[in-house]
Amino acid sequence: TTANALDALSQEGLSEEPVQHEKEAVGSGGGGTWEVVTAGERRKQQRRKGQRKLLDVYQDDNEGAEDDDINGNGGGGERQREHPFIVTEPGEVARGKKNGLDYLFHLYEQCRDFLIQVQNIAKERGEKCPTKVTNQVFRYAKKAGASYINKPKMRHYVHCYALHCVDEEASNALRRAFKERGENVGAWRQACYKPLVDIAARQGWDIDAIFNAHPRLSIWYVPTKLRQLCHAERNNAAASSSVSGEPHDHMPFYIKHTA
Amino acid sequence: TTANALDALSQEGLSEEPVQHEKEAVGSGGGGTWEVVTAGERRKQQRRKGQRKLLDVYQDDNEGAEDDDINGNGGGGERQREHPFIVTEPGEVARGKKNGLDYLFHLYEQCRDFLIQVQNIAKERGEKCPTKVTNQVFRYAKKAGASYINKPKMRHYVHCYALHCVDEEASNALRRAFKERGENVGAWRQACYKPLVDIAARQGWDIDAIFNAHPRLSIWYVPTKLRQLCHAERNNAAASSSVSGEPHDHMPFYIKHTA
DNA sequence: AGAAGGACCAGTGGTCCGTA
DNA sequence: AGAAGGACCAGTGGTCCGTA
Repeated sequence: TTANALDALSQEGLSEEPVQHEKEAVGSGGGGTWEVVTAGERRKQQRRKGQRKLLDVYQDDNEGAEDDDINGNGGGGERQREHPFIVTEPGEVARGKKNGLDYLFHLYEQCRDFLIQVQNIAKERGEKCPTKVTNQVFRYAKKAGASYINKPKMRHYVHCYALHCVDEEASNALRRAFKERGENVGAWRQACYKPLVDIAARQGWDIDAIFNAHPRLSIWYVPTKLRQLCHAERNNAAASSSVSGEPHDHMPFYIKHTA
Repeated sequence: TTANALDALSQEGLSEEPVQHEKEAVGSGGGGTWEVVTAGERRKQQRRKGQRKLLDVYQDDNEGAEDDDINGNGGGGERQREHPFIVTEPGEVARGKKNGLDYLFHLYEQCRDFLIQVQNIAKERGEKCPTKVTNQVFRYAKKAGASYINKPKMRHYVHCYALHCVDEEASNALRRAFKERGENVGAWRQACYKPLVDIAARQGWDIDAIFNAHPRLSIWYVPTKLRQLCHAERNNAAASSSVSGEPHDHMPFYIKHTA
């Protein structure tokens, strides 16, 4: 089980080489590309289906590269899924077949790196450039060998990462509290919503603005449920304040959440 | 055919009422919506399929409203498609069964109005808010009675509208020139690319930045072909300047386009 | 022939639910 | 039971091509 402690940090070194292939073989002849590309329109570019097959996702078809023992499981072909997360304090490395929350947040940073690479390649090629972590980025990450990154997982914990970005103190306090109480990851995850909604309340309920204002957070879609919670609480607050007879009040003496 | 002159402007009056229904019936009980919405998660919200049917697209099902004779064809059920566009000068109204270019550009403004309405409704409901003219907006426009607006048409002429936004003088001059020469709409449309690429060249080839900098243009996706042309020309320019022995030069004495 | 737009399609955002 | 993630699905961006 000592190998597993390392496991949690083994991804740190995973530097997915700065892919920058296929420089589009800059326009050859002196004829000026203007007419060339323009003329291309009528010519029904290569009959829809059998095209260049975009499936490369910005990676030369590095089939069966298997280039690194990413899971750190000694290549035994044993481990199928990532170890489950447990609630850890900041700085704490998970023991046993578990991963800690620093590692979870580290995955978000890795995704950001992958996005930046995808963006650079897109710019180089003059293609449209994603501003968010999209399917394309997940596919790129997978091809780059980061098979432990997947969309459902990352989307599941986005709001936890959001709290970590927006109010690290609060996030750390919550982690310590939930670890102490021996709560499981699901409970901690649930608990991450409320502080975020409270922050939104103080900022005009605009959760999109909160995400966009933070450079590392702005690349993530606002999770549906967080959006709904903010909306519901906004309506709730509005109803409360109008009941008190002072609409658009600052709701000073009204206790809102009862649990 | 005199009715057709009016026809071209008949849409002007089409004010699609500021839809703002269904205020979400603000949270009733004093129990606080917090627990309510949070609890909703486990409960597998209403079994996927038979849900609220999002098909309303922000419109109460105003079936068979038919509320106005939008096409101006006297309700004879004759006209199936919009009249084709012809190249007109600024201010000129198309005659015969034709539509002019002022009308074309007017359609882009209408789409913008529809987008703003969709955005307002989304904000009201706390749903994610589109920043571009999406399928949802086209659907909304159709439901609002603007059946003459459709995606293929709007996407087809986006770059023409872009030139009109970004350099109206150049756009007007081009229209006059092509009208004088008796060119058809397709030829005019093709000709709109070049001035835009030239503008992009002066602004570091960043066509996205050019679109985003203009409030009325920023809501439109950059057309694929315009993006490709900018990219191709950038490479071409880079190749030229490196041939001249001075990479990253300002390419002063080099004639680029030969037609 | 030139042009308008219904309708299709590959790949998206979103997350359920069979799996371990 | 709690949790990870393959895989599905409704609705998207994009535009072809049968239509008039």
